[in-house]
Amino acid sequence: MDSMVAREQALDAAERLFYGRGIQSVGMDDIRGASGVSLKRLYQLFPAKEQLVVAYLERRDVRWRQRLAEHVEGHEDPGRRILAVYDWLGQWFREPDFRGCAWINSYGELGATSERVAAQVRSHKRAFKGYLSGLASDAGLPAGLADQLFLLAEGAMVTAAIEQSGAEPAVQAGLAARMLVKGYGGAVGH
Amino acid sequence: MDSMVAREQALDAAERLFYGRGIQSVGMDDIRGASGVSLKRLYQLFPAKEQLVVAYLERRDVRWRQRLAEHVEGHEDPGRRILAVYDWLGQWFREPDFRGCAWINSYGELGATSERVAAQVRSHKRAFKGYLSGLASDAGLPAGLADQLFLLAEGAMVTAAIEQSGAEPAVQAGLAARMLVKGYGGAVGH
DNA sequence: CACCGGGGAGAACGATCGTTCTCGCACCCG
DNA sequence: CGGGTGCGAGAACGATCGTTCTCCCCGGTG
Repeated sequence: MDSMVAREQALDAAERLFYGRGIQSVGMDDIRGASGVSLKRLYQLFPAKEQLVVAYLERRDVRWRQRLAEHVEGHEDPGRRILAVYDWLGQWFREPDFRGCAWINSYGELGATSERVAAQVRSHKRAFKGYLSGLASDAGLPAGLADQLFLLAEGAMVTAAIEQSGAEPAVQAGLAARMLVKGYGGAVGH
Repeated sequence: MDSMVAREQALDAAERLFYGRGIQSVGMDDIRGASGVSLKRLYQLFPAKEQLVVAYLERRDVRWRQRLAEHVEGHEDPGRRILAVYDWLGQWFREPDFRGCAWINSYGELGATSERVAAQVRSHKRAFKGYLSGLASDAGLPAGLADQLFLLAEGAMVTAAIEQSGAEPAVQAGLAARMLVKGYGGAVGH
C-alpha cells in the first residue's frame, strides 16, 4: 500500500523534471533525488525508464483532459463551449512553468526511438481531437470542423512554446475558431 | 577549399540522421560513418556537436523556405498563393522520409537545454510567419490573418508527424485557411 | 633524399547514464 | 531473543558518447 504513495511521488518528480527539462536530460538518479524514492523502489515500480515515461504521460493525459473538461463545463452554450477551449489554452500558456505540450515535446524527443511513447502521444492527441469532435457535434456543426479546430489548438501549443508569448497564440486561435464556427453556420454567443 | 565539400558532406549526413532519428540518438561517430568525413575534420569544421546541429538547422531553413517560395511563385493570384502554401505542405507530408517539422522536433529535444538551438528554431518560425504575413498583405488581407494561417500550418505539421496520415492535415488546414480568407473578405479563385 | 605539416583511422579518455549489486540496518514472526 | 526479510544508500558495472590524442602515411618543398 505504501508503494502507492511512492509511485505517486515518483510520478510527481518525473512530471516536474521531464516536463521542465526534457526526458533525455533527466536521469533516474535525478528522479530519485527529487522524489525521495530509492532507486531500488523506482525500478520495482517501473522496470525501465521508458515505462516511467509512459506512466508520466498517461497520468498527465487524464489530468490535462480533465482540467480542460472542467473549464469547458462552466459554459452552457455549445458554441461558447468551443471557444472556451481556447480560453483555457490561454490560461495554460500563462502558467509560469509552461513549456509547451508535453506530448509534442516527447514525440520530438523519443517518437523516432520509442514506439511506446509514440503510441501514448497518438492516443492523447486522438482523445483531444475526439473531445473537440464532441463539442462540435453538440453545437450542430459538421465533423470536419473539429479537425480544423484541432489544428488551431495544436498550432497554438507549439507556437506558445517556441515563442514564449504567453496567451497570445491562444487568442489568435480563438479568433480563427470563432470565424470558422460562424462560417459553418454556428451561433456564437458573446 | 576541399573542406567546403567535406562540410557539405557532413551536413548531408547530419541532416539525414538528425532528421530521421532525432539528434540525441545520433552520435558524432554515426555522422563520421555516414559522411566519410573523419572525426578530426568534423571537429575542425564544427568544434562541438551543438554547432553542427545549428548549422544543419540553418542550412535546412534556407532550403525549406526556398522550396516553399518556389512552389508558391507558381501561382499568380494572391489569394491562391496563400492556399498554395497548404498544397505544398501536403506534398511535403507525403514524402516517404517525412518525420515532422525539424525545428519543432529539435525544440522538443533540445529547446530546454540549448539556447542556440532554441534561438535557431525561433528564427525559422519567425521567418515562416513573416513569409505568410507578406502573402496576406499582398492579398490585401489584414495582418492578424497571417497569425491564424501560421497556427494552421504549425498544427498541420505536428499532426502530420504524430499521426502518419500523409497530406490530410494539410488539406484540412487548407480548407480552414480558405474559409478564413473568405471571411476576411479576400477573393479566392478556385 | 630528408624533412615537415596536415590529415585519416581509430584508440583513448572522461563523463554520464540506465541498471544492478552489495551491504547494513530495522522490523516482524516464532 | 534470534533469524530472516525487505528496504534504503550508494557503489559498481557496462554501455554510450562527446571530445581529444596517438600514430602513421603521404605529398610537397629545399
